[in-house]
Amino acid sequence: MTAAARAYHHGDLRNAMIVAAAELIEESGSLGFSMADAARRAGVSTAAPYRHFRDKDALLDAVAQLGFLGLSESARRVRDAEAPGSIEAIIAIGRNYISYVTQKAAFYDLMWGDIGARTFDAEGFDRKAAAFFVLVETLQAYFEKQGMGEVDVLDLSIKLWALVHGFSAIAMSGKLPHFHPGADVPAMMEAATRSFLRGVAVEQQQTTA
Amino acid sequence: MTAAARAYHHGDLRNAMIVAAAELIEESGSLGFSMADAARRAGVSTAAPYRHFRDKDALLDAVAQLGFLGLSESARRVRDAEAPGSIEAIIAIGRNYISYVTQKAAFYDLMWGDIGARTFDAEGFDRKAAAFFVLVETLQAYFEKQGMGEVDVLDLSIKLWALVHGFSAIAMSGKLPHFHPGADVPAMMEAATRSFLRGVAVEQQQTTA
DNA sequence: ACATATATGTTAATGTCATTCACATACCCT
DNA sequence: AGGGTATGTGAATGACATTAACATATATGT
Repeated sequence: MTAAARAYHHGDLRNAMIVAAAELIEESGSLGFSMADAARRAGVSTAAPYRHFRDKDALLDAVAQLGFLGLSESARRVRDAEAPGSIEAIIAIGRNYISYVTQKAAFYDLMWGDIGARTFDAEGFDRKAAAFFVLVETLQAYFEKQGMGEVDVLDLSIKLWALVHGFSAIAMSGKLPHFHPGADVPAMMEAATRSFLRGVAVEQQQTTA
Repeated sequence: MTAAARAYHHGDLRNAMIVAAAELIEESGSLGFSMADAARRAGVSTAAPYRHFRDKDALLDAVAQLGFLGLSESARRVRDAEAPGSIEAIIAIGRNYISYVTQKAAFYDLMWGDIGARTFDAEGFDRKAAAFFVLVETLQAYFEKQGMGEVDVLDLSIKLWALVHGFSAIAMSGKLPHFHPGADVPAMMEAATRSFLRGVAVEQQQTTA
C-alpha cells in the first residue's frame, strides 16, 4: 500500500472508529458522543464511517461488545485467582464487576442503557452474557463444595447479579456519599453477599431437615 | 384573560412543558426526546420554553423531580397498608419500587441516568431521597420489633436498596427472559430479601451470643 | 498486464435540533 | 393611563445524523 493509498483509504477504519468512539466516550460520557467527533478523531470525513456502521447505534453497539468481552475475561481471571468453590471466588467476581463498570463508566451506559438493551438479540447473546455464565459456574462449584448441590443455581445467580449490579449502579450514580458518607461499596457488597448466602444456606437446611 | 391573550401567552407553560415532556418520554423514551417536540406539543414556538428552563437538562430535571415525588408517595402508601414493623412492609416497598420504575420507564433513565446524577445536589436532596428514607424508617421499625435494635439500619437500607434496584434494572433491561424464561422478578426480589434478612439475623445472633 | 467490479473514501446536500437574539405582546402595579 | 416586567414569536447560528452523487483504491478474473 502506498502512502497516497493510506491517505485516501484508511485501511482499518472500522476498528479505528471503535477505538475513537471508546476513547471519546471514556473522556466525555456516552451522552454527548457524536459520530462526527469520532470520525474527526479517526481522521476521516463524517460520511466515511457509514461504510462500516449502519448508524450511530451500530457503532455504539460495537463499543459495547468490547465492554462485554472485557467484563467476562476479567471475571474469569479474578475468579481463577481464588480457590475453586470458595466464597472468595464469588466475591471476587462481584468486586470485579463493580470495579469494571465504575472505572469504565463509558461502557456502563452502553451495556445497560437503551442501546444495550435494544441490541441484546439472540445473535449476540453468548458474547454479551458470557460474564453471567462465569458467575453461574462459580456458584455451582461453591454449592457443590458446600454439599448443597440441589439448590437452584441459576435462580441464585440472578439474585446475586441483581445485588452486585445494584451496588454498581449506586456507586456509579455518585449518590451514595449523600446517604452514607465514607461508605465502602465493595465492602458492603461483600458483606451483603455473605449475608445473603448465609440466609440461603439456613433456608436450605430447614427445607431438607 | 381574553381568548387572544391565551393564544399568545400560554399562561402555564412551565407546567405544560413538564407534562408534555413526561408524555413524550413515556411514549418514546428519554433518548430521542427533543425540546422542540415538547414545545410543539405544548403549542408554542421552540424558543418559548427557554423562558422557563435554562436548557433541556433543566426541563428533564423537573420531570425527574415528579418521578422522585411519585416514588416516595407510593412507597409510603404501600408501606402503610402493611402491618407496622412487618417484613411484608419492607417487601411492599420493594415491589412498589420495581413496579414504579418498570411502568414509568421514562422516569428511570432520568432518575438514574447522567441527568439525574448530575443534578443530585444538596439542594434537591430531600425531595429526591425521600423514598430512601421511607425504607430506612420501615427497616428501623422491623428490627425494633425483632428485638434487633442494635443493627446498623442505614447500612442495611443501602444493601436492600441495592438489591431491589438491581432487580429493577434487570427487569427493565428486558434481558432476564434470555437467562431465565418465565422468571418472576418481584417474586425473586421477595425471596432474595427474605434470604438476606435471615442471613443478617443469623449473623446478629452469632455476634451477640 | 488489464479491465472491471467492489470496497472505501470525499464533498455537498437535507432536515432536525438546541440555543440565542431582536422584537412583540400581555400582565401588573402605581 | 403608563411604564416595567414577564412571556411569546420568528429568524438566526452552528452542530449533528444521514444520504446521494461522485472519486479512487483494491481485488479478481481473464
